[in-house]
Amino acid sequence: MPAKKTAPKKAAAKNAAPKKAAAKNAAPAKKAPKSMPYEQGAWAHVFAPRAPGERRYWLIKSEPDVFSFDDLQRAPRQTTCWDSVRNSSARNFMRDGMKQGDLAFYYHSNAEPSGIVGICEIVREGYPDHTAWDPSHDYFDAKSDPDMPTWFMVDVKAVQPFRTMVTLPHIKADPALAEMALVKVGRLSVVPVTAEEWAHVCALGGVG
DNA sequence: GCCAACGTTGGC
DNA sequence: GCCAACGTTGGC
Repeated sequence: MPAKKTAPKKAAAKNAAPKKAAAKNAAPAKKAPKSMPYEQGAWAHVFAPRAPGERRYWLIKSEPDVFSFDDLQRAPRQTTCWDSVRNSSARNFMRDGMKQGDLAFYYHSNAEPSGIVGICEIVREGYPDHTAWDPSHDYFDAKSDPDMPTWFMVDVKAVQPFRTMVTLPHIKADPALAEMALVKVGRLSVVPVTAEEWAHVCALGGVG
């Protein structure tokens, strides 16, 4: 993570843009498995067509010192745009995977302890992240073309806090959660969650 | 197109 | 502060 004082609101990778694979709302490109492993591999299903009314689940990370779940709850309409994500896999999950009405765990990273602290809802589907075009922004990306945006964000709204935080040590120790993408691919700031994992973690958190 | 160097996340 | 994991860059 970036230094706390200078970081943008949300967890993000600051690395440069991927090539120009990104037609808006397009399905992931057929080739380039190396640069898009998650779409092609184990998590291809999170991009697959949905049954009517199907809801999917996600996890988004933020450093609490930068933008905590409390901050989200205090935001106007308890909503914020999830800007500044600069990692192509995380971007693809937001741009191509998340749909309005999906739910996401809110995870505090670089915290003591780190863990899941609440639930939020995707209230606006992927749209261009304007901070990439703002030269004064920490995460400005000179290569992002407004006519073919490289970076996308969604809007998330706080739904409810956990009664009990579900910590990373607990998640790692719980056999039912051993396959969570959070654990398997630690550094991604946006990852999918299965329906089974969702229900299990909610029960641990004392909600739903 | 290979691959070494480099940068970043984020746990520990 | 260290470092594992892994994406990106750029030389060739």
